Amino acid sequence: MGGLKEFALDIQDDYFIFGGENKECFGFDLNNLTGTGSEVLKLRQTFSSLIENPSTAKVGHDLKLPIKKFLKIGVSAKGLFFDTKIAAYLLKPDRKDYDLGLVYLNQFNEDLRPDRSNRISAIWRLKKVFEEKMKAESLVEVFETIEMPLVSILAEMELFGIRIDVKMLKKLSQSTNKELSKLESKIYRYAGTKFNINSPQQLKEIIFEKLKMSGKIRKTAGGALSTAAGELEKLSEQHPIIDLILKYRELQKLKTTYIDPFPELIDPKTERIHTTLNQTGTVTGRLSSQDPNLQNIPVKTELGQEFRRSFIASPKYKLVSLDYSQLELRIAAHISGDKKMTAAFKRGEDIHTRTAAEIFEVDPDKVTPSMRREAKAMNFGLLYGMGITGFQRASGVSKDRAREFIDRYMTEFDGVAQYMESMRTKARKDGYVETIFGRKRYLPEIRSGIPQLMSQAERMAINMPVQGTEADLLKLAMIKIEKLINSDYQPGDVKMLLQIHDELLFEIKDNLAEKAGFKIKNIMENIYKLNVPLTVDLKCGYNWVDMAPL
DNA sequence: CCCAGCACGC
DNA sequence: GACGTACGTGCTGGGT
Repeated sequence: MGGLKEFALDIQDDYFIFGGENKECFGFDLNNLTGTGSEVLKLRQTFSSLIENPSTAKVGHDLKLPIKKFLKIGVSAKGLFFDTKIAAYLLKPDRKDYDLGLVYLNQFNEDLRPDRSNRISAIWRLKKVFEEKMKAESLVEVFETIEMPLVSILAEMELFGIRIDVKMLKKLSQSTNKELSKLESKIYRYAGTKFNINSPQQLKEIIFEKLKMSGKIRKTAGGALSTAAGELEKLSEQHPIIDLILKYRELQKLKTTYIDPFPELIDPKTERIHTTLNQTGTVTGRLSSQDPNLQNIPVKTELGQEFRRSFIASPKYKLVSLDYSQLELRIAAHISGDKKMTAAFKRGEDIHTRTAAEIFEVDPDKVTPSMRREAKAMNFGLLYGMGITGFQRASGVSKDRAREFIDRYMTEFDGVAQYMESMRTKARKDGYVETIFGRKRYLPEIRSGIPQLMSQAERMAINMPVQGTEADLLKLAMIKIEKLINSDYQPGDVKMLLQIHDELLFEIKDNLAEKAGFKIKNIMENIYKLNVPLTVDLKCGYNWVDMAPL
């Protein structure tokens, strides 16, 4: 079996199977490789020389799974060449599910029979078709230079995990419980009755019927009065119960989503939290994280920060965080070629202040905090294809003012306005939009003739090239950083832990942290030459909150 | 089991 | 007249 130049592999449970195209399949249980007998060692030697040989190409559907299994027994797969799951994703990134059976059914309109040799032949069959399709759609570069090299990096990140201070979490759980029951009884007292605060239905009855509060409150999709935080805030002057409810919600969220589940999720063998990073989970090219989601760990509120503090470095290590400053807006400036926005970034200005200065026609030093806040809302709105109503809601200004503000913005930043229009036009004409590296998103609804679906598709057309290019850049940076780690450092001295869309988190030997941090920063800032500079904030500390700039 | 409503991140 | 700011994951409640 050592002579194979290319083979497909598939793994279910611990049973591993591989086979060349048109050749018969071999399979065995991975647990047979972990003993110490001479037969086992021999088999293991043959196995690892095949898996670790970079010139033997591996084909598979979801290669991250077998790579993780191999890493667990000390075998580091090399020569990862074609993952049909990722190919399927690049060709059509809006599917919910990329299971082999579903992808196969979708492609060939045939059910995939579940036996193992059928899976292997299905992988080969898909590979042939996807290879041609990716060539035809110019997706080969994204596939080969961005997605495939990332697979084993994600496998390592998942396996390595991140350290958590359990004792701290247990304490935090207790204090949060106490606080919650206090809030609970106060809320019942104000309401004059016990009810389920977690039920929006019961809550709205208490607020709008029993306590008879009123105001300009948004309706939910189902037609009921909304109890979302933004709506309740409008009522906070009317009754002291509102603030208590908002606080209760915050604590309940933190407790049930983060504080209580996390201790259970710690792997007793590694004493660390291991997420799953999904490479085919978003339509824009971003990664997603689940079980648990480590990309939405709280950061804003005090209790959120308290929770985040429980993410800690191993002994003799430091956490090093690097995040891009205003990456999406910089990408928007680059793609649109907008003169004023590009110039502002080139001069190193605070972009929101500059935006305010342009719109209100004042000097930057005359921009007030509220002017800056509105300009910031506008800049964010731009990235999301926001309209007048959306901006009105985000900024809190009147409708006329919102309209005028947006008009001014589009006049001043006319490159941005042209970009937005050109993406709408392209999506209508070509049926898709793309990132600067050619990652695509199809938007068939833009031609549907149904106004709501068309506007929604237009917003997606405006956002995807920016968000998707950001995802591409982060992935490229991760790949280049991993190369640095493997060439310049001892195994285990520098470990990539997480990617949170515009941020990378590492765990680095404390005596190396500063130097390695600057090297990584340098890679990130120079990962790709745009018309604007990219800047990265570098911070370092023993937990994920108390970090000092380097 | 699924959906609605809500809330956390970027 | 209301609506409609991109991309995710995950919780609880409430109905099937």
